[in-house]
Amino acid sequence: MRVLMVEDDHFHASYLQDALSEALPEVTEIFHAEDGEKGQDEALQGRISAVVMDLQMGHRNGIEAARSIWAQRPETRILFWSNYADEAYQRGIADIVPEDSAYGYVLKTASRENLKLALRAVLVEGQIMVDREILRLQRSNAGPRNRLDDSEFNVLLDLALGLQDRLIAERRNMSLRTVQNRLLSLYDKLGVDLSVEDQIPFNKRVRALNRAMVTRTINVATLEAAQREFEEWMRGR
Amino acid sequence: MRVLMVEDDHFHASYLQDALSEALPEVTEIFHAEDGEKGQDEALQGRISAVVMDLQMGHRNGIEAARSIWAQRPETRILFWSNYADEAYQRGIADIVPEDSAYGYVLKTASRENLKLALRAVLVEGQIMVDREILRLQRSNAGPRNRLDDSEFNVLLDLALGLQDRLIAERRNMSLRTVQNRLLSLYDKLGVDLSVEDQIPFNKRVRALNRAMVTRTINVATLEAAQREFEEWMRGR
DNA sequence: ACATGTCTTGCGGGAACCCGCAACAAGTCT
DNA sequence: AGACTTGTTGCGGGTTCCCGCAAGACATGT
Repeated sequence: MRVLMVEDDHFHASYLQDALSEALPEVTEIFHAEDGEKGQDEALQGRISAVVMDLQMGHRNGIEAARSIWAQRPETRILFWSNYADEAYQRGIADIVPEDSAYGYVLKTASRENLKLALRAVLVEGQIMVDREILRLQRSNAGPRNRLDDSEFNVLLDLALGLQDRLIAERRNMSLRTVQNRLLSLYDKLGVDLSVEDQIPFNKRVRALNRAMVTRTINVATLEAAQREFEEWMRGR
Repeated sequence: MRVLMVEDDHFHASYLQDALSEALPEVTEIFHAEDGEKGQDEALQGRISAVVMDLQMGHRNGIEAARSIWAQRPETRILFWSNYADEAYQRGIADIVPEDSAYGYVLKTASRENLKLALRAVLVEGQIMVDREILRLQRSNAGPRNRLDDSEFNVLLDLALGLQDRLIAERRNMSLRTVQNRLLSLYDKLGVDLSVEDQIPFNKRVRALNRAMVTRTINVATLEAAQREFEEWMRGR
């Protein structure tokens, strides 16, 4: 069994390597790439069936690399291994994981035992495994019914890029008024108004982006990805 | 000489400990705190004269901890040791470093030799030392004359919180029109307009926040800090 | 079939925003 | 001192945004 580690932090990489060889005796070779770009090349070139992938890396982040890998070899098993439990990452992963693919998501703060367990479950057994911490955090943000559905999330991305209502409507094939309705529910779910008890008049659009970032609903990587998608859409218009 | 490491990542901490004892034989004791809160307590309680401080930590980040430490003991020498070269951090540090204090800023990607050099220069010699990489990045963003002055930066923070022009004017003691002038130059310097060649109509406010985040002029920690300051200002109004 | 709930869409108006124009103050250069 | 740059402020108007209201579309339940 050939396993690829994609991890730009040197210390984490060597720790991971130790854990890998301890937990999975069936591993015959361990490869190491230090950014997303090299990682995806290596995974597609070499006959790699299992990958452990860091999420935040300089050149190309883990989600983008994973998408490319899965696009060509959806049977690849990928364990994401990350510092943070941002909803943005969890949502990004959910967007790209193919039907029936094995994957997992573990935090770097997890215990060694936990990591080894996840390595075995995902890379060897082909299970799906998401760290409890991540699910917990995800729910705590999503209090009563605060979870954004896909349609709202898309509008949030467009808003975050700075698009105007008119353009969002065109891009998402909605009427102007519908876009504004989505924005209203966004403002509601992100808690735009209920900040300070006094009724401070906020600029709702900016405040929405602020809240989305602070609650880790989206992050900078999300913004950059959304920008690229938007530019592509603009070309074919 | 008593040195305190404030670092929540276990691997980085042990690497740092090694580098410390290699580079500084005059160190008699090394303490270790794993978040900003504990770090600042320890620095103020124990007779600590030198600190190595991580920037992004869970409970209280490095800048806040450093501010508290310097507020009581400005002679403390602090070397910041961080993953990223965000302008937001560099600016945050510049805001809090007292007159004549020794400090430094090194990236975790720096070589071991470089780290040891910085440890010696800052903690022992009391020099000021900033990683070349950080200065380089700072300039590349600041192309022709893109650097924000303090006044513009403050308005950016208020904008980022979602405040309206009127409130910003009140808070910063400017007329409404002056605030709008600041915003104009902000839009200019952040490159709000020159995105895609076509003249896409953007919502400038949101776009400004987007650009500020993507260029690492501000980050989420900045937003959270600004929010706290704003709430405090609101109370005494 | 009828009621009820959710979603979409148009209309319209008040508020906020963007920004050109111009007057004025303060500091700089020659 | 006089010319010039830079920053502040008011005014006014065009645009965008926020959102209440109400009418229609569709689904679900009784």
